Amino acid sequence: MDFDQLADCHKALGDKTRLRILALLREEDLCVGELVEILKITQPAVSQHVRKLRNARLVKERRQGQWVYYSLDGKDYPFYSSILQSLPDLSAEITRLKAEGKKGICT
Amino acid sequence: MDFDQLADCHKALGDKTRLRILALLREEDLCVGELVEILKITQPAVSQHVRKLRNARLVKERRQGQWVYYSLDGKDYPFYSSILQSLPDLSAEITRLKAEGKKGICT
DNA sequence: AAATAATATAAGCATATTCTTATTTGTTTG
DNA sequence: CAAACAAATAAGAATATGCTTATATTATTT
Repeated sequence: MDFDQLADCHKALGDKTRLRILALLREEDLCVGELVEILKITQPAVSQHVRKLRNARLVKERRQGQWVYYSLDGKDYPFYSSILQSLPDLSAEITRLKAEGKKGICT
Repeated sequence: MDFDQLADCHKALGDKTRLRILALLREEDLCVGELVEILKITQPAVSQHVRKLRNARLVKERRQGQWVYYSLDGKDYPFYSSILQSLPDLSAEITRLKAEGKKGICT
C-alpha cells in the first residue's frame, strides 16, 4: 500500500464525527437513519461521512429494502483493529436509541 | 482519549508528506535540513509538517547545536506502532543521502 | 402508477489546510 | 558583537473539507 492510499485512509479517520460513526458500528450495523438519530446531525451530513469512510474502504454498505446498513470493513489495513480498539465506548448511545424505541426504525 | 484528540492525531497522519517523514524517522533521527534534502520540498514546508506531527505528539524534537533533530514519539497512541509498520520502506532514501555525502549535514 | 419513505447527490458558503516567499529567531564562530 | 547558517514563523493564495438546503434516486406500499 502506497503513501497516497495510506494518507487517504488516515484522512478519512481524521474527523470526530467519522470516528464516532466507527465507534457505533463497532457495536452493531446501523442504517443511516439510526446514525442521524444518535449523532444529531442532518441526514446528508451522515451520508457524506459514510461515503468517505466507504471510499477509504473502512466501512461497507448493504442495502436491505429501503434502508442501507453500514458495517465495518477495513480488512485492507493491518492497523485498523487497534485503531478501533482505541475509540471510546458509545454502546450507551445505542442502548438509548433502543430504549426510545427508535432502534428498529429500519425494520 | 476522546474523539477530538484522536481525530487530531489521525488528521496529522492524513498527509502523504507527513507519512513519508514518519517512515524516514522510523529509520533514524533526522534534522530538518536532511528532511528537506530527501523530500525535495522547501524548508518551511518541512518545518510546518513536523510541527503538526509534534502537536499531535507523534514526533518529538531535540535541539543539538544549531540543528533540530526529530524522532518518533507517540507513546500515547496504542495503535501507533502498527501504523508505523504499515508504512513503505524509505531506508533507500537515507542510504542515498549518505552516499551523496549529505548525511552529516548536521554534524 | 402515485404517494411515501430512506438515502444520495448537488450546489453554495464558511472554514481549514498546504503551499510559497519573506522575515524572524536562535546558535555558532570569527 | 557581527556574519553565517539552521529552523521557525508570518502572511497570502490556491485548494480541500464540512456544513446546509434543495433536489434526485431507489424502494415500498396502496
